[in-house]
Amino acid sequence: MQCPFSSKPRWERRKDARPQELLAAGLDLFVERGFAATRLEDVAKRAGVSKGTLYLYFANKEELFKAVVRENILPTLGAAEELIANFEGSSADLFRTIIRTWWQRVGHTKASGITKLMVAEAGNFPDVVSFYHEEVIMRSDALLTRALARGIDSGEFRIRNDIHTIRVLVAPVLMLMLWQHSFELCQNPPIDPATYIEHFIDLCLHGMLAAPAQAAVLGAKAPVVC
Amino acid sequence: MQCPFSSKPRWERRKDARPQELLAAGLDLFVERGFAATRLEDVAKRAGVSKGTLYLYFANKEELFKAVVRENILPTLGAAEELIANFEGSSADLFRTIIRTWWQRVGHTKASGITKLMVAEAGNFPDVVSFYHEEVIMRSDALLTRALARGIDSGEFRIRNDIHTIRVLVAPVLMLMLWQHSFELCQNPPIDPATYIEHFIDLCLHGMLAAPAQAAVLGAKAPVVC
Amino acid sequence: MQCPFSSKPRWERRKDARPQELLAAGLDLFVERGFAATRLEDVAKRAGVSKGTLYLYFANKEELFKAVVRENILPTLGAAEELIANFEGSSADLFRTIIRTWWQRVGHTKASGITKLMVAEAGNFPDVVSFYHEEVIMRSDALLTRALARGIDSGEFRIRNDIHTIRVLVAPVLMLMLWQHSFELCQNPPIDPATYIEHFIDLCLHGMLAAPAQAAVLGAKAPVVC
Amino acid sequence: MQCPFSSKPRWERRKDARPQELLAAGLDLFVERGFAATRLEDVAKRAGVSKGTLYLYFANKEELFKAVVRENILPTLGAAEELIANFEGSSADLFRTIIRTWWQRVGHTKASGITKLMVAEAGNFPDVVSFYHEEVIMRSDALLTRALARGIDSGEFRIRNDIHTIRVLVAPVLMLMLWQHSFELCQNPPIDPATYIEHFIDLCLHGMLAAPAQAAVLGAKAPVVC
DNA sequence: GATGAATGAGGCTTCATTCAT
DNA sequence: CATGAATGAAGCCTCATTCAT
Repeated sequence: MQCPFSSKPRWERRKDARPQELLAAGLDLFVERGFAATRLEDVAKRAGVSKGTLYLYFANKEELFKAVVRENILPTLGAAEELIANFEGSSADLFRTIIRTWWQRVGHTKASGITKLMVAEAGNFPDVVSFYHEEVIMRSDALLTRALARGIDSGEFRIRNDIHTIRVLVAPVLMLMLWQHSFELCQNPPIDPATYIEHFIDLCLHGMLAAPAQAAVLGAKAPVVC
Repeated sequence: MQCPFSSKPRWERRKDARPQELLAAGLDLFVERGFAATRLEDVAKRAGVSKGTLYLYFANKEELFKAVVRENILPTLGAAEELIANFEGSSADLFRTIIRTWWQRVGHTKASGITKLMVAEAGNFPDVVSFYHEEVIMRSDALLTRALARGIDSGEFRIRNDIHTIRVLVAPVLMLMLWQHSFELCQNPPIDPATYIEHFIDLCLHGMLAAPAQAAVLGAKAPVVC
Repeated sequence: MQCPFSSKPRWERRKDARPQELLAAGLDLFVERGFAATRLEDVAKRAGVSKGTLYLYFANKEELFKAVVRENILPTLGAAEELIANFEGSSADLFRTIIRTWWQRVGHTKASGITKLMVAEAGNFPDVVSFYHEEVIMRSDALLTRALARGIDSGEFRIRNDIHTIRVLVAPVLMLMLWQHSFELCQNPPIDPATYIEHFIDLCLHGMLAAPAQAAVLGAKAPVVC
Repeated sequence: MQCPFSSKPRWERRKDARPQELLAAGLDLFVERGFAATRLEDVAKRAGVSKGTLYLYFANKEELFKAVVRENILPTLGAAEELIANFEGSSADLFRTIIRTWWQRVGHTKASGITKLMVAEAGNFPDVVSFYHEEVIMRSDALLTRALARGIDSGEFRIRNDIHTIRVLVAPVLMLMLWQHSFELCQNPPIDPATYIEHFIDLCLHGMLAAPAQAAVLGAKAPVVC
């Protein structure tokens, strides 16, 4: 029996906050377990509501999934695009800044899980993945292409500006996000993201070779390609 | 060595090809759809047998999954370990050879899908992922660490031998496998793996900077770290 | 008279129109879709109120249903009973008048849908149907029985006064109501109720047979029965 | 614990018999309760199988419903059509024969419940009802129209051959089927179908009026219409 | 062994009902 | 009073697993 003057209501009316709470819960669980293995009851429970409440805000599981993706990829790239447009300084510094900023703003956050989700569900949600591809990957490609072009034009960068190079440069960034949501769970010792980022920047800018070997190549005109 | 996540591998190799066909079908579908979204009836159909037959060879869905993983990670690393031990030539050439060979033997094959599977199912099968981590990731880490050490000791490589560097170096390789089984499905234009590989090798060995900027840094003793 | 299937009619008539609007909306939807397929939210929406308001007037879905039935069967038969008691003229005219008046007052109105509802829900609400049976069917049986008796006593009618005859006579009337709420929805060409009514009256009064054949039978004393 | 030599299997393989059993169970319950109020678990239980088995034979609830309807309206009319084509004898006898035969073959059987189902679900399954309308109602209309024409051409029938007359003639037949599955459940005394049928035939053929009144009308040329 | 019919637990979804606002 | 957000029981449907043939 309920104590009559302990007025904890059985539920509260929070129409405005619910969708965000559900999206946050959905993000967590979809990232952790994937789409099919996530039970809506668990999402609801984590958001602190009942199963039925979820359906007041999202038509079905798939719509929740799409909303989770949409909600977490939008705020990403505007800042970086602006950064490139206005940056003054060396292109090496621009590269460092892009990567570090990206880590602060995206890689570091829960939104990074979306990357894992896209990899994991590519086969099941081709249209969602296409959307992500256009909104995120193609835009970052374009963004990095511009940054590289800047360095090449100024004579700072030797590298060829090519989609394959872009993808190689993006790979460690993506993998760092994927690690956080996969192998990191069972890893010893864990990766320190900041150190990883700095080693990545150093490697990309200077390469692995020491001065003498480097000199031989860098004297040559064109980088070796297939 | 006993697989740590298979409590009792009820499945035994048989002279006939059935289990192999089931494993191949399972690999295809698990990689494409993930564990939960894969229906055993589809696996059986693709292997050309009935649903019931599958249970003659595998105790249940999870055992099939584990067998698929086990079957596709074992033959990977022995050759590479031998390669390093016996390689004669520059460490840059060793690096090139390791990467190119890896692509031929693993990245190029269907087994590459296992990587996607491990990323996707890390949250649902931590023990399987741990096994994969130990058998594949830690062994490749060790392998690359030895290759780097060889180049550093000989004065060829300037880079610090550190787990974070290793992970950065491995990332483009892993991402290439992941691309094949995710975004590649909806991509235009597609990545050419061979070009990607060569650009990756070039970037890692020489870095992005042109000769003058490079010289300034390479003259310094230690690479910059966080 | 107390309705036997409403244990306690929680609903009270109010000065404002709310309950009537809800009853009207309920009638429409219950008739169109049946009890189980009717959503209370739709009833409320059609009545222009919210879901919660419905519960201020009716204890639950079943009580609304019963109220809808009750509300639409009561005003039916009083007039007809009076008509018979006071009618002066031939019994054939009485019959015509009963049928035509019934069509104007009942068959023509939305209340006719209740008949469909009773047929459709007989298995789910036996007590409601029993109530309808007593209040409507048995009273019309009695009413028609009196009208027939009048004609038989006066020598106008040859027909035997029997419950089966009554039911046969009532059938076209009931079916006309049912058509309006079922097959009429998909019919081409539609039935014209007035024509239907007149043909029905003509057929009942005179039968199908032409004069010669008719004479042979009508000369005989008793109508043929099974 | 199960007695080891009492070899009652937990289930039997009866691929051929299942659909019919499920259709029969579905007919019973859909007729009794309507579409929405029928639970598939109950259908399965009545057919002696489990819930899942139902889905081996019917894609979903709606398909089962449609199959039930289809299965129970097909065998109806062929025989009657043939009867009319070949009948030798008076048209009054033909009429009697049609009605009596119809009762034996259709009205008497469980298939008669389909009529109730069509009335009840007309609003929810317009396409199914259209199908029923075309396959059953329009064909019976045509059939009766031919039978009436025969009698009119021979001078036996006085009645006008008109769709409204047809519908009036069909109504008692349809209502008899509807009674069986609705009010009959709560009725006292029950209707005897055979008596009902004979009274119906008598009424239609001869009408209600006794000889003198009859004569007045039957001498006139045209029957009275609206 | 091989098959695929049969099972039934479990998840998605609906909606009658409640209750905080 | 009125609202409509929130609840949760109940029903549809799927599919891993079993087992009669």
